[in-house]
Amino acid sequence: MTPVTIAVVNDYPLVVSGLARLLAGDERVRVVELVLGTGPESDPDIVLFDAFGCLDRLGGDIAELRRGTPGGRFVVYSWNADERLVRTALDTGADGYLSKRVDGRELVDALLRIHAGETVVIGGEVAEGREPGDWPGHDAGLTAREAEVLALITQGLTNEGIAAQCHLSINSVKTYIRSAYRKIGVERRAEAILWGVEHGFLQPRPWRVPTGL
Amino acid sequence: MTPVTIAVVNDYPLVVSGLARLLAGDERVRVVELVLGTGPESDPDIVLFDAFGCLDRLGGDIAELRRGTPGGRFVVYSWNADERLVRTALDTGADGYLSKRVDGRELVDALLRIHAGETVVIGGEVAEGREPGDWPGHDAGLTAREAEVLALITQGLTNEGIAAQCHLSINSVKTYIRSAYRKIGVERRAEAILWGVEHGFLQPRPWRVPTGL
DNA sequence: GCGCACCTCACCCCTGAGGATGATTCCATC
DNA sequence: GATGGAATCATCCTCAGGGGTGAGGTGCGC
Repeated sequence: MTPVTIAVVNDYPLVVSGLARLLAGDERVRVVELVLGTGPESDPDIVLFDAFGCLDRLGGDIAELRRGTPGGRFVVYSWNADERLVRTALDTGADGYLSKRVDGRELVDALLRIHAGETVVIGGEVAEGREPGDWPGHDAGLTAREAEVLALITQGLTNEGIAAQCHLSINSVKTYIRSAYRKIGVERRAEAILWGVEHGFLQPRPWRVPTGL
Repeated sequence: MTPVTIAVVNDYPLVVSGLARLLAGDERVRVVELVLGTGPESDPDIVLFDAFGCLDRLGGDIAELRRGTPGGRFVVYSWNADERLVRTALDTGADGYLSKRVDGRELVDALLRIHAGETVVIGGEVAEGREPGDWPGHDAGLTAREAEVLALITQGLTNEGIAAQCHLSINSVKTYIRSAYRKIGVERRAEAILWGVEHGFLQPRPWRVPTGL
């Protein structure tokens, strides 16, 4: 029997390596790395994503990848398994949600069940306190929407881009931005971006083309 | 030569495995896992901690562990390399701060330097001494003025602020900005800031406390 | 029921940011 | 001494970004 191929998308080497090692002993699964936008992809059975708290982009990404990998299953794989994030992820087309806290046997089991067609959520409850189920910026009093919009600002999108990405009117986007600015104590987009950078809103982004050079 | 022993304290299997695998090819280092409060510990050379954002307990933990491992080096190993966290960690007794985003060679290098007695911070924005004629962005074809203006943009200043800071007319500032944008291949200030962040233009600076709440 | 927080959107208004273009003065280099 | 890059500034124009305000809808808790 050929192993189930698990692809990790756009995540850090530490995570990719860790997953590979956690699954290394089991011949039923096999881990590959996947970087968006780098030409012809392999054809994995399961694609693991970390949306890093920004789930709106996720829907689009999944839709796009699904075109290339029709039979694939798309699963959010994140440190943050906040209930609302889980729900949003499933609503936007994810086939499952796995916490990065999940260990070997349970993880393999979940992956196999996902491959079999189940929708699996593991890690939905916060088990042990540390790093509670917060989206980034939650402790600054940001609502999920505000954090989301801030995350997109931190990624360099324009208001219009954010509106398109989130399926919102540009006026709503502005409203969230203003309200977020007030909460994090900034006045300009530039400051908001720096705040985002310093608070972990910045995704690892191998898909961003380094210009020039 | 015996390898430098790296202990990961109380972290998730994904992280421990990932680190072990990232360092697996190098005989100069060796990874072990460490769980606090489980009897006699091994005697690692370097202890990696994730305080998960709550640094208040870190000082105590380090002090306690240091009693058991007198020669050991204690390093915070975290996803979040926020400046303030870095500074607090160093102030409370950490010997270094490593971002979990850091990859293989850089990571090994950092660990060896830490073992040699250096205090190493990687992943936070640390300004290191630069040679004259080696301003950041020089290799992208930026002139010194353009780089200077970009650096100030990256720090969140407005055009007017930059003009004041550099004793320039606001029109000159705009000219440099446009020219710099063309060279680094961006169109918006937001993108320029991200470019700056990714190219080391960000200077450490105290951040304002969010108002209200 | 009432209040409250959040999500959503609209309208107005103003300023900052950015593009295009051109001028001047240096200074190095060919 | 001509060419070219850089630094410096100006003028004109456009629009994205941001503030203020109000308002309808939902869902939750008291």
